[in-house]
Amino acid sequence: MAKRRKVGNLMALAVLSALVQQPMHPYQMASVLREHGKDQNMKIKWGSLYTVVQNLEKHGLVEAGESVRQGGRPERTVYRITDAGRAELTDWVRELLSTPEHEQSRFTAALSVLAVLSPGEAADLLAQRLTALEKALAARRTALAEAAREVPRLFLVEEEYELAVAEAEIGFVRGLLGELTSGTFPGLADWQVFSETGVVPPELAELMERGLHPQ
Amino acid sequence: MAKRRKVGNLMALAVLSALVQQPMHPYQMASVLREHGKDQNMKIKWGSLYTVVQNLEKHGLVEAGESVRQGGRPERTVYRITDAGRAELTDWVRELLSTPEHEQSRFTAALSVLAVLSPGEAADLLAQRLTALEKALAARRTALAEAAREVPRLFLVEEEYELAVAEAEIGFVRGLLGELTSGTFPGLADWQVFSETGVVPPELAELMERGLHPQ
DNA sequence: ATGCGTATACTCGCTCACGAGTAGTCAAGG
DNA sequence: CCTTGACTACTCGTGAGCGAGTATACGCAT
Repeated sequence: MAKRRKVGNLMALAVLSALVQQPMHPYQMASVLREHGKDQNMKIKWGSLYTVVQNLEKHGLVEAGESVRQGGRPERTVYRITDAGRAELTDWVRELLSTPEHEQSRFTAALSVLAVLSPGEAADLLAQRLTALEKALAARRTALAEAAREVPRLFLVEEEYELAVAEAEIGFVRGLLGELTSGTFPGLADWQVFSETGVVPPELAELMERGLHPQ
Repeated sequence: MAKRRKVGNLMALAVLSALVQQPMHPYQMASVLREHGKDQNMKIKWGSLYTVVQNLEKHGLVEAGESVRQGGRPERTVYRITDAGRAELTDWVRELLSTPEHEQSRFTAALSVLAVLSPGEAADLLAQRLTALEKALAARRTALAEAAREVPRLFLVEEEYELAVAEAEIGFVRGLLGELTSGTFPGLADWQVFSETGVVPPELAELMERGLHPQ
């Protein structure tokens, strides 16, 4: 049911999880998250960080402790998590973990308008993607193996998950690309004709009239 | 390098691709998209739709034609795509297709704070997710098979992709769940102790001091 | 005729995310 | 001892995104 969270931004989750370990000021949260490699997946957005912390405070999920001034630096407010914050954190994780939700990826969007390109060009671009994906996967795999020598698995599962998904994407792209280059993709000829001449094959034209209606 | 698009919202891509077929007014775009099953993946947000169309117009990617009034209904402005719009569409698809980009999923976020739960509870929740995922996958598979009897593959690749990714997620969750329930997950005992008593095992405590720093 | 539900076709105003800017501090180099 | 560049620590304005509301029209039953 995905109940509306008081603070919906996923960065709030990261902030809460950082504050569970120890009280901190916002800038330190950023460093801690960065050290955990969270910035790999989720670029740290400064604007959001401070807004999120404020919102968390407004809803009583964190509270400001003493504000320390060290050196001539601007005063830093140290925040700590409240009981309500801890409750929100666990409840939120429970929800995120148990109930899958539909997320729209940019690649999905691209595939859904694939027909605007010619099959040849589509194949070229997919080939580019494939090599990029493979390179990235290899790099992340070695980085993970590296990290695994120090850090327990528990803190690396999210990366394992992402790698699993990345592998699936590679498999899909490779498959599709194979069909395109070998010519076994069904309807490839029609697609080719359409992209060259703009002529829609008759059985398709009929479909478009009444709207192609999956499901 | 993922150049900034004039109109960055992915809904703009859908709008452009709809207008390539024929000129329409915004509400009709929504119906067309819905008929294409685009709303399955991407809920139609009314607020965005009209803003996006306006922005597209502002940047010369679409242009308003005559505004038709039929019956006593509010006047509908019919938009058509411009040459610049067509160029933007293909260029955008090219980019989306060729260059993978890191997207942060909610499940990844959840996994990255998995440690706040006890292993037992994590296993329960993952089991819930697993059944939900399997049910959804089965439904989507039959829906796809159904659609495939009418609609050419070309217009279903995005759904195939999503199913492939969904399968990978299921595989991952099943694997992780298996390790948790069978007790073969490395460090499970430490995790259990920590979740019950809050005591961090010594070799881990040391890590947290200097920051666990993957890569 | 009249009421009611549903489809059409938007509009408005709030919230939230974020990038780019700012301003002080420190360390090192010339 | 002065400059330069990197780091610390935030602030603020902009603008995108969206949900909820609105208003009219049509069809169908009563």
